[in-house]
Amino acid sequence: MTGINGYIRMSEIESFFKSAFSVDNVIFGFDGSDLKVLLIQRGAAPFKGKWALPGDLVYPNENLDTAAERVLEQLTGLRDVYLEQVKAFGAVNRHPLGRVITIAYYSLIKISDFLVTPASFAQSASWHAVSEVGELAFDHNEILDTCLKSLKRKVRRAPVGFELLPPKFTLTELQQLYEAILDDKLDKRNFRKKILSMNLLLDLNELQEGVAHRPAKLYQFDRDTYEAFVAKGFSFDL
Amino acid sequence: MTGINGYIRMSEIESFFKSAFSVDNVIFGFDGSDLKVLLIQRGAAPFKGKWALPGDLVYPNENLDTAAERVLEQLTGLRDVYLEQVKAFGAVNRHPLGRVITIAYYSLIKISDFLVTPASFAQSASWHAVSEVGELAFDHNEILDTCLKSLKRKVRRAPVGFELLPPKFTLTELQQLYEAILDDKLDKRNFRKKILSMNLLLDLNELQEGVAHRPAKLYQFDRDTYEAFVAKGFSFDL
DNA sequence: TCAAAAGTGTTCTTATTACACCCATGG
DNA sequence: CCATGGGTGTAATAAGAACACTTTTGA
Repeated sequence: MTGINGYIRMSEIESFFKSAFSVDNVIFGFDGSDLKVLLIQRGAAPFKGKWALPGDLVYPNENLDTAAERVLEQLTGLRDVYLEQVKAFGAVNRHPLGRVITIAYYSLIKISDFLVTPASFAQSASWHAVSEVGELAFDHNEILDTCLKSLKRKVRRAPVGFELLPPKFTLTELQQLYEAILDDKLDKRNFRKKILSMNLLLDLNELQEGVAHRPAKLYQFDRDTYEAFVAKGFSFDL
Repeated sequence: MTGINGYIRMSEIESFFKSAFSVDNVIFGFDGSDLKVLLIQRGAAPFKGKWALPGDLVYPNENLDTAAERVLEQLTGLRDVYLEQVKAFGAVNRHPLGRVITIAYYSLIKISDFLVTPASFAQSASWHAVSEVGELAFDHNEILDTCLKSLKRKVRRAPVGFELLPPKFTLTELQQLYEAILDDKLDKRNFRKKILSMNLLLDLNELQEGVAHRPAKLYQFDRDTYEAFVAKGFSFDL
């Protein structure tokens, strides 16, 4: 066996290094009823004019996670956001200009925090309901599908849904979020019983304002308590 | 934003392409009592003499999965083996000779199928209990840990454990396999009740031979039935 | 006849499901 | 006073956990 883990013939080196790697970031948001994904409209070939996932080549001295964070920040202005690596996509012909493997990530952001930035404006970034995404550039439909499946698994086993909600939310909003992600209806009483029984929600003793019906109580995710529970062996399961 | 997804300045191209990617394969086996991993002793710098995960650079016209299969086959002679991509590792300085990101896989093989091949002999390949692996080359300890965690999750939610057992096995062997992977004791009666209630095991009406005690019944995993159940919405859970 | 592992059921506790009505508010 | 969504409990069922003795075989 040859390889950089062992040693390679000089003639092989050139072709081994004619390759590059990128990150692509599936940025999820929730608008109160639909799970959305932030797409950009490509301004250059290949796939000019097509919708695509935001992504970029990884700089030579840049870690993969850092590259994914950079893509996100350039597009949205946001930092310190929930980010999860999902999978490497490396089919030989996935990129028309050369051998480029891409590391797929997803991010969860509070959609209200997103304001159109110069970078995103220039790229016509916009939110699309995940159920209504059409044909994307490259293998980005496959990447989106994989990330969505990964999110569906994750959201039931870790309290990551809260990353998509404002700091203060109602139980109905939380339920609608789960219904949008899991693409399934949940029973209101059972959902509330279960989520409240975990003792991870702080009752803020505040009410919704400006709604034309009985206002709902506002809650906050109690991360400190969650971490204390985890340290004692608790594992989130919904 | 620049990048191959958009366009890049010529001066950037060279440095972007001074990079390579590899696959590393955590090959798991089960010897009846311990979960084992197949390691090679490095014959060349860097880390000469150290134990490492088998891996290699990905060829320019080779898919990632294909590269992982190739590494496995060169070492063990085995094909059509259970293989799962886990994560990309890409810390800037993870490889002393340049920027190399690696895509980590794990494979599950029947340890009895493994015979020392010329390639594995030349590399001093050998099995190590996962609980007794020392310091490995590169970031391979981190990769091994991540793959082991991934396997622990997977083995409870999909019938992949059978990949590590011979075609005919006893319930005690199956239980010992789960105990080795999960690093936990399981209740014999509850384990049997649960696994048999799934109706995925075919009772072969054969008994163990050559044991100095009451011989156990032999079972076989019934993949066809499993796939039929999955098509009807069943999901394995142990 | 002994050693060693195989095989087998019941009870208790906990989690999950299904389900329908009254309440508080703004317009 | 009406429309809208908020909020609440119980009973039935299913799943999980704890637990100990008898059986079969080879040596």
